[in-house]
Amino acid sequence: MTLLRENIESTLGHEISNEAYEAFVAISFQKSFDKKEFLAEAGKYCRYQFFIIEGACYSYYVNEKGDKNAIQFAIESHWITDSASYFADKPAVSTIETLEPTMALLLSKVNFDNLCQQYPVYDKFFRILLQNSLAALHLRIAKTISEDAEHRYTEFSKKYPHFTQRIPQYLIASFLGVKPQSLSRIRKHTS
Amino acid sequence: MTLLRENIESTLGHEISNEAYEAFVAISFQKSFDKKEFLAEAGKYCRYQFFIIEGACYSYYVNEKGDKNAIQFAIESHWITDSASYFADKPAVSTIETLEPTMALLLSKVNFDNLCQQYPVYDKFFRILLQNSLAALHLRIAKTISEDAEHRYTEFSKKYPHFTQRIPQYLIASFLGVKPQSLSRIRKHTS
DNA sequence: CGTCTATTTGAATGTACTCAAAAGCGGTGG
DNA sequence: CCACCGCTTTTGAGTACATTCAAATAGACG
Repeated sequence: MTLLRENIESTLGHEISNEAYEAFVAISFQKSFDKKEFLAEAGKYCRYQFFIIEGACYSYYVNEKGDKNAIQFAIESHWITDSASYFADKPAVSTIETLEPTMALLLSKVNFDNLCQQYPVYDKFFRILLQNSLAALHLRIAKTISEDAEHRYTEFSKKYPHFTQRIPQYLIASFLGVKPQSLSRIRKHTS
Repeated sequence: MTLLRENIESTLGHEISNEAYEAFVAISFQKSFDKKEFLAEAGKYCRYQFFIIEGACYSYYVNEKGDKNAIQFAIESHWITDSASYFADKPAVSTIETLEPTMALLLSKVNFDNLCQQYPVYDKFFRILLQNSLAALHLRIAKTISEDAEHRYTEFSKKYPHFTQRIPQYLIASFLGVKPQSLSRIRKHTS
């Protein structure tokens, strides 16, 4: 499980003690999921934060019309959860579904709280994760608003080449805020 | 300054001790700004987190084309900062500008860190603020992507009637991801 | 009152959408 | 191994919504 340690240390920008690392491992556990399984479901409580060890998943919102809107993708070494549910102990607003058979590390809220209390370095770590998400979302909003679909796609595929390969095109379309037909035309036009 | 205390307690969902509250007041300070002053500027370091006591301001990103894109509005009892800069000690990516003469409470990063260390309740408080922002942005992304401009405007003005009154229409347009002309037509059509 | 900025209106254009259907791809069972 | 089925992607044609460019009003401020 060196993947987790690498993730923590590169996020923090420095190494962590073996003790702190072992404490994390001790209170989290692995679980494997089939393709198309749910890690979280809108309306239900999302009890865990997930660190993807292998595989891929995505979170989405369903609106009144029934459209699924992709919010986030997560592959190896990414964290994902429904933060509204996990942190605030309310029903989830998003659904998280695997795209492939997936192995994840699960961290419950109680264990998360204990961990942060015992090792303040994790307070910092998870705050950085939150801040990074926030900053990324700010940028994404700005670009969704101000750039056209072609620009957004070009930037997306440059920034996340591995996503472009593994994730169905209609989900990338949804993430970018266009219809699958439109993304197909954009790709034809671009290449 | 009971406004701050109300904000903290309603965010936390419970009261805080006088001691904790006084500690906050002791390490923060008030500052007044004219209309059109900057609280933060893209490229410069944003040293403070701002709690708006009176007035209004907004944050925006400027893209390569020079377009300003409104990201967030803040009036009385709202918090605002460039989180990428403030938390991660990097140059700001957004600019924060007052829309009116504004009085704000300023909290520096060092004092913030000390405060959280001494009173863990503030760790929780600021984490909740971050989580709320994150959840709101997720929803905003989903709606920007899936709803048409009229729907977005109707929802915005229902959710933030006070914003609709105090904030110039072209900034609301920018926030919603449409041009001012389009918002004008939407309003005519809606009313 | 005059100037500057914000808002509204008009007409033409364009980007992305809808509806519809065909082609491509992957997996399953005969 | 091939045929079939379901799902994804592509393509076509017509449409709708928001944009652009341009100009006229309306408001705010000194």
